[in-house]
Amino acid sequence: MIDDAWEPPPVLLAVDLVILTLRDAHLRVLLVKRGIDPYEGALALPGGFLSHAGEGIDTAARRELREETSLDANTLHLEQLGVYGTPGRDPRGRVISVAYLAIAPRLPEPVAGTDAADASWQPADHVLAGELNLAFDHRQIVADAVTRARAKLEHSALATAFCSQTFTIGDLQEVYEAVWGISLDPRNFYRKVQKADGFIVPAGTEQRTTVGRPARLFRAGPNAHLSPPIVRPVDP
Amino acid sequence: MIDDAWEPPPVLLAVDLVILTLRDAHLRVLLVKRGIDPYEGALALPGGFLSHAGEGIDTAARRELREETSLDANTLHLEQLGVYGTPGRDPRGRVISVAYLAIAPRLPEPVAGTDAADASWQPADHVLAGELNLAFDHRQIVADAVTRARAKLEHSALATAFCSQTFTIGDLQEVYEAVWGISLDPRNFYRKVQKADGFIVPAGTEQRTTVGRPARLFRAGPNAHLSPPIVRPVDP
DNA sequence: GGAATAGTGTCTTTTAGACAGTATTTG
DNA sequence: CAAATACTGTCTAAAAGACACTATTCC
Repeated sequence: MIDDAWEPPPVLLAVDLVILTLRDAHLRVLLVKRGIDPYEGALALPGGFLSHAGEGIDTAARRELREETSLDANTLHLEQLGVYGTPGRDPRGRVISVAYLAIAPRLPEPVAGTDAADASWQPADHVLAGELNLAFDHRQIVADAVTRARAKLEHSALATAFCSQTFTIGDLQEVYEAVWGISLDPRNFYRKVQKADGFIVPAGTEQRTTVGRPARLFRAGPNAHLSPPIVRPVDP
Repeated sequence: MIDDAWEPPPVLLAVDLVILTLRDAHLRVLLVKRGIDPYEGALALPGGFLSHAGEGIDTAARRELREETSLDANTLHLEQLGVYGTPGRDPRGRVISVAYLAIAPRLPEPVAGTDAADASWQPADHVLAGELNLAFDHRQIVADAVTRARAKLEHSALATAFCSQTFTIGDLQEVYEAVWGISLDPRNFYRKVQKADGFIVPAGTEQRTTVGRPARLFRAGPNAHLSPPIVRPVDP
């Protein structure tokens, strides 16, 4: 409860982006090399402070996404991941960071970045295993993002966000296999995906490919929720 | 990216709590009648501003929970729900609110509140249907909380948080039925719950009851993740 | 015994998983 | 035709759902 004389303490609000994509069959996350003081030179998630007091948080996330990746933020999947605000996480003062999870489709070869020349797609595994040292609490944020993505593949159409606008069922399977880190039976996967109502819809024509029978093309269907779900196999 | 001369704009950070419980077989949420100006007199979620600049957000949530419900915050389920920061949501200025979802077990009769005399358990349905007018964007926050709770019943042991430390399988079923708003076959539910590995463990003795055979007692098991899950039936 | 609630067994229909087999392409 | 990839069919075992039945209590 608020007392008349008392004033709440202001904080600084930052936005951090976990941008995941698939590259050579591995789940990768976009990291930038920090150019300014706290953790200068270390790898970190792209992000930044609110540009002005009237900027919406989602707007700020989209702006950062555009600035860092030069991707059209409107076509990408972007969802809020959580708030990270442990006191002391940023030496500059009380900084609260709102983390976002973004999923990018397979991208043209290089890392595109307008203001961050040294951005790179690092394997998510390496980050989780602690082989790469990240600034702040960014390793934890990436871990939470990967956990979220893995879980959402089961019950949502998130996997289509990793693909181009049209894709084959084989492409989709690659997504599941890379994100879950397992391999799946292509024949059973094929039927499972088709059975999930409104998950994918045929995109007319077929595709020219390198060798073998050309695959049908699909695009994301109307339903974001999968029923029945694509269940992740259990370990033992 | 940050320019040397530029200073990020400060914001005010608030914490809001969606405290859910079961009362007479209905999902209810704790609301307080606001005593101060923005939306004075309207129903709102319990919450408040960060008490001082060094207070952790989770700590603030626990403090508010203790202040509002006089429940031991350490025994309750409490998880972060999301950030709500649309510019203009609070007429006092740029207020960012971190919403938390708390689950309270069946409580002793009245609403306990230390500083909020007019707190009440309102049916979640009424809030979702818009029959009750809530301050700020609190209706949306409650809606997101209920959605989260409904989803988590399937794959997590969240249902046990609605029960006392020991409970019967019938109690558990009541939780699922109230939160999902459906009815389930008790016999199939019984086996499903038992089959979920580490969900519930027997709590030794049996229970004295009003009429009928006394039920076995259980307590929450070691596993927070249910496999196999308790799947929510589909509508058609 | 009757009513009420708890718990078990069993049958049927669906679904998951393994995997053989067919189809369509390139070289 | 061989190699490669896409897709289909089928068999079997497990799971979900419906529901009859048994068990234990209070009155």
